[in-house]
Amino acid sequence: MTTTPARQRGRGHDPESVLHTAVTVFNERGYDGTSMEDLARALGMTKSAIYYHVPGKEQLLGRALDRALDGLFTMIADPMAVSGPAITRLEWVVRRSVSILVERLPYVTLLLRVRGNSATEQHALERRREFDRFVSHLVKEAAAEGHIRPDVDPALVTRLLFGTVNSITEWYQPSRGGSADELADAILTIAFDGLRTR
Amino acid sequence: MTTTPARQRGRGHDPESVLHTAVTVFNERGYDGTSMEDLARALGMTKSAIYYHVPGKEQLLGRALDRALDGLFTMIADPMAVSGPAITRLEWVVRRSVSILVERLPYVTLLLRVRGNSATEQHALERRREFDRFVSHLVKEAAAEGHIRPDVDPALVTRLLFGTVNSITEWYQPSRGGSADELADAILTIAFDGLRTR
DNA sequence: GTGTTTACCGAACATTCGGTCAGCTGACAA
DNA sequence: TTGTCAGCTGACCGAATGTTCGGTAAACAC
Repeated sequence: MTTTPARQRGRGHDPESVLHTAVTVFNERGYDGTSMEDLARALGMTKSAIYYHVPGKEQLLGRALDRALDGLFTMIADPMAVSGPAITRLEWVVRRSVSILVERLPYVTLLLRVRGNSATEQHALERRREFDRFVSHLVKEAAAEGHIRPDVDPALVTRLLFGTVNSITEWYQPSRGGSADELADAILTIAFDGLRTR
Repeated sequence: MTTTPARQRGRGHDPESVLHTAVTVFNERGYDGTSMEDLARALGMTKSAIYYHVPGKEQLLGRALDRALDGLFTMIADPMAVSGPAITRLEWVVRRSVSILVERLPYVTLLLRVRGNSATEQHALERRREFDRFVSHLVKEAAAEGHIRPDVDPALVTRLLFGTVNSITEWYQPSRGGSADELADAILTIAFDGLRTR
């Protein structure tokens, strides 16, 4: 019978592995700075072989961006994100965001660098803005409920808070550095309780 | 006599205005995503005319990156950055960094997106790492002097602190939003004293 | 007026780009 | 043994890339 291993034919390439390698190279050189030649070299195959597995460069980008965005939107649909005191929800969302960022690091990294150069990028940007609006609303609620200092504009707090979270993509390497939980602890400690000894 | 206005001949383009426009477009579309055609359109001249004013695309990038880096290195040579309690110097460096970031926004924005695709980019990356090392050292001193909470790794503090500062480039518009001083106040307040009401 | 310089244009350059396509190959089925 | 087909190759395409070059109109110097 020899049940087909379904993934072991040929040289072992499939749409998934092509996407994975592509995203890695996109993050190294930037999407626009990466040619299909570059991709082929990294994959150990020819340019044209790539087109057997995936429709083209831009779809590769689209799939990667969706993978990042789907994670974020699944998260903010969770009951933990929509009920309870705003400050609790906010802490939970920050913690989960760090997790998702670490779990899907290359995809989120790519997402954060998108500038809207194509329809694909613009669509991703629009979804990202929707996510930002959700978080921004959460911060405003936490401020209204008196759990966040009132002397800093909530919109600014949102930007700086998620600026901090997102900056993780600039340096984090899964091999070195702590776990996602340790990272989230550090960020929540600094952001909510401050750096200064008291 | 008609003393030459020295900058008003032709259509009024010079290396400086070309650089300024170029950096704006680079930030909109990304350096690799910007063609000389795009640049020419934004400048209201032809592609070839650009080469009368500047040697080429990569030198345009190099000059822009130097402008950002020179600002940062001039800053950390200041006496305020090299003597006194580390916590005071750190606060001063953060405040000045925000200023420089705002003053030279497009140049710093470009710098923060560089990935090392060419010798020009690699050189800029190396200078940036040198700046990071300076700040990192400052944070370690402040921790050793007991002015920063000891339960978070200083290297991590550095990254998150400057991740926050640098994230300003993602949204700041000089027209809207507060002044550099107000921004710096908000960042120092949040980072050192925390978001939470107490 | 004559000669020179400044600031530019249009066409062309070699190269690289993303993408296509006919055809080959080796594993497997019948 | 023949046929099928997934998985791939190499040659190639038109378009776009950064850059160069010959030419030129207007402003200036004398």
